[in-house]
Amino acid sequence: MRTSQYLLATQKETPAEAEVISHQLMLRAGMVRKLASGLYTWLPTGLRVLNKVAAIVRDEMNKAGAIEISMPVVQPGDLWVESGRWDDYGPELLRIKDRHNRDFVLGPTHEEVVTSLVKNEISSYKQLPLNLYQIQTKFRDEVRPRFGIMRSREFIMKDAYSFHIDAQSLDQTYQRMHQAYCNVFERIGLSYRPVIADSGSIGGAVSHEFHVLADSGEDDIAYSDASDYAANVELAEAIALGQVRAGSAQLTLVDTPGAKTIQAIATLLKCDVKQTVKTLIVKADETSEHEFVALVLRGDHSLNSIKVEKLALIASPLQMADEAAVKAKLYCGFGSLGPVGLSIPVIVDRSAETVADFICGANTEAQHFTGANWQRDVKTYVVEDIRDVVAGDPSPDGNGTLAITKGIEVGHIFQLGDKYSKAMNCGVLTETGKHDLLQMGCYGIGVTRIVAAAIEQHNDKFGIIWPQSIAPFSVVIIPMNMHKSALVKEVAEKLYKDLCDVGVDVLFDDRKERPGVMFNDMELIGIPYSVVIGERNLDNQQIEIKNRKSGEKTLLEVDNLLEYIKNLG
RNA sequence: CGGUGAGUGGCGCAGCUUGGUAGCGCACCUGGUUUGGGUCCAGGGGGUCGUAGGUUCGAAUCCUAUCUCACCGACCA
Repeated sequence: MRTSQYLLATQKETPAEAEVISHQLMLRAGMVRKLASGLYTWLPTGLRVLNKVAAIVRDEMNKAGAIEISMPVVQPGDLWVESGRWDDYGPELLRIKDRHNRDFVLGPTHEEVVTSLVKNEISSYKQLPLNLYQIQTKFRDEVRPRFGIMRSREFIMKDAYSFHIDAQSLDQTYQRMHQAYCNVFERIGLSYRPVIADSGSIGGAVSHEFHVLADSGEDDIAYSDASDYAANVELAEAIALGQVRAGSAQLTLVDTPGAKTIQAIATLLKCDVKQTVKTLIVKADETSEHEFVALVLRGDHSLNSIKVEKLALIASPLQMADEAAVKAKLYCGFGSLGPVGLSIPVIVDRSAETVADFICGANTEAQHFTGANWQRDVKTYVVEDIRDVVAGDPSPDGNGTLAITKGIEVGHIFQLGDKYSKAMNCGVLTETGKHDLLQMGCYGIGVTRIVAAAIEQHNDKFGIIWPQSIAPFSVVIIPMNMHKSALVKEVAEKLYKDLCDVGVDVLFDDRKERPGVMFNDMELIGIPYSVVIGERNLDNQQIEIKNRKSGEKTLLEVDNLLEYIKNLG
């Protein structure tokens, strides 16, 4: 491709709206343009990258035994009513009507369509397992699209759906897809981590997310420094810090005027915050005889709302009690609450239970207890895991300690079980001739999001640094002063033709621009190698090739160049 | 949905308080100059000032309504 016949579309200035680096660079490098909130046009350079990512994903899917299909973007609303998601999915599901006033949706995902397909096409266990996938545009009407391509409303996703006669078969395919996902991210050249993801709401189901590690990620990932354990902080298990032990101190009431926060108490009583516990009051579940439940955490820990919501006693979604209601019920405000002598159910975090002789509110304004102990001073309570893990916690698998990093979710795999096959009655005849519902798995990769995530991970002050695997071009020819030098032009043209002939993705910058302009544009776009052709080196029969990532320049004989480029990674 | 801020040429912005012929930088076009890291000079084209209504002799500027966008939060995966 010649730049003179291409839509390069680079920009010097960053549009004001671009917040994250990938968004800024994608706009400046001429990869995408915004059409409306969360909607982007992909320009030639961006599309080249997108297509390369898609090709790798497709290849790994095929290798893993998945079969490609293509389903409609527009789906009948009836299917969503059937699965129950017409009501459950909420406003993120964009609903439209056709000319006959029938309901349709723009597909945010395709469980309904694919289940409907398989229900009609598959009738025998002999046809299983089956794994179908597509690479296709999805639409989710996000409340707040942001970070450019990272969280847009329209995006491209690879979604696969597998169908099985039993859980064992599902698990086999699940493991195969897990491996295929690892292969994809390794081939692209991203630093990533598979993490344990939410599995609670569908009961017994298994789920993993794949995260590209980057500081701008929206998720916190906890991982072990000594094993493969990694989980989203939302659900990483927090194990007890130390043993439960009996204390020796006397339960003592102390005055703590004005001290309403844990920090203030610790300062006032000159103790470690780890010696305190804090008590939070939340709404109880409707089925409970109580209105409120008390949650007790060690002073320095924070509540994990996802874990708490899963407890039967607690209302879901989680609702914190308001202070006026707490005062009416318990006769004191937030700052002086404690588990001793409380008239509502008490749930204690595992690590809070290990604190002996602790300090807590006395349920009287401006007073606290010191030397409090479980069992002795608080008779009835339940111990649960209700806090967020923090860096330095022991890993739940018993190996090493946890560290926390930011991640961008680029893949999510899930053992669905029979959720959809049951709702839509999708089954087959088994070996014994009886009708059985299918077990399903679903597996998503955000193809467009990978492009943005790759940039978040690979950039410098000059622009993007593409891994060779997904670079829009493998190499760019930058001629110096070609419009004056017949020799430069001749060498550049010949090299361009030779590279095209051997199938290298080459860009030839034949614009009548100053060298600096060309260098800057090509570094911004992030092409892995630049071949600089100038009279200065041609006089010695040499050509310079520069590595975008390392900045390293190599001088080569003109005659050896073609071979050298063909052998580049 | 709540809070905050912004809509002026393709992009980045000034002008608005105090109403009076719409400006700057980048980009673009022409000519010259320069040519191994975003040259310099001269000339030029392009804007219903988000939209609608109002006040006024006169509105980018004041008033009202409305739309859009961004950021923070909530929500979602």
